[in-house]
Amino acid sequence: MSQIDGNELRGHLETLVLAALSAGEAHGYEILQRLEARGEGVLHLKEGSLYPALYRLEEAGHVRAHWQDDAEGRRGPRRRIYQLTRKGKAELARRREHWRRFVSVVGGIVEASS
Amino acid sequence: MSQIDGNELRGHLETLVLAALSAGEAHGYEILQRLEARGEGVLHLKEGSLYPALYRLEEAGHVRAHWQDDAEGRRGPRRRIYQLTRKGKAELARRREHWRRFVSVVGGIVEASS
DNA sequence: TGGTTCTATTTAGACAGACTTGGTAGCATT
DNA sequence: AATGCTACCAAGTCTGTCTAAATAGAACCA
Repeated sequence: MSQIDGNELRGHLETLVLAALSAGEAHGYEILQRLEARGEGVLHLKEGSLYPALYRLEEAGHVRAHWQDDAEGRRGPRRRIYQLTRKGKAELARRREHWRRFVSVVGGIVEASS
Repeated sequence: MSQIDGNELRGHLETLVLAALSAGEAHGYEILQRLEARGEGVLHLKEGSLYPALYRLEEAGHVRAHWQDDAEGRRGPRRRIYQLTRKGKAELARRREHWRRFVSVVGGIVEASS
């Protein structure tokens, strides 16, 4: 089954990350797993793409991050927990609209009289 | 109205070009116009993107090109006419399938419980 | 005659963003 | 002690779309 190539994700990856976070806060690795789980076996993001995307989203004020307080509970690598800000939720709504237009326009051409 | 950015087109532009040519042979500029016409005002390809894409498609054997025979008819800049090869038609079919999967997977995540 | 606009192709270089690679580090399993 | 899984990060590569400019014929206007 043909995989979804990184090029095709360009300009959509941040939208995917925002959508993943709309299900609730998560740390980076968990976002990766959420997307992988919903990726129907053809979507495989890499850390090298995700973390820069998270930094961009954080800088833009769309997500907020904090180090997990591991006073009690798990022992393991430290985690940074990301969550949508109000601004990020609005951004996700805009991006959903934009996604629909993208699909409508490109899809309209690709599927024309096929 | 928000435009479709070049980044989002990455990995899809060649598919658009193949789809445009499935309506019949055309020269570069005409492909641009076809896509512009179907772009609902938000899709604007540039020559600097189209011609390299055409060269890639030609090299891959998906399109065939020839200089227009202007023995009679129009006088103006010379044109290169592009048409789908049999291989290109098969490629378009594959890419349509791939497009549907892409929309299904990414759309499924983006639209999840929205 | 020159100026502008539209058609049409070509190429050089800039750029953004997803990628690969490799590193750190803790814990669990073998 | 070695491997594998979790978890994060940095540096550099790649690629394809973009900007921008050059070239050039034809049509139109003044």
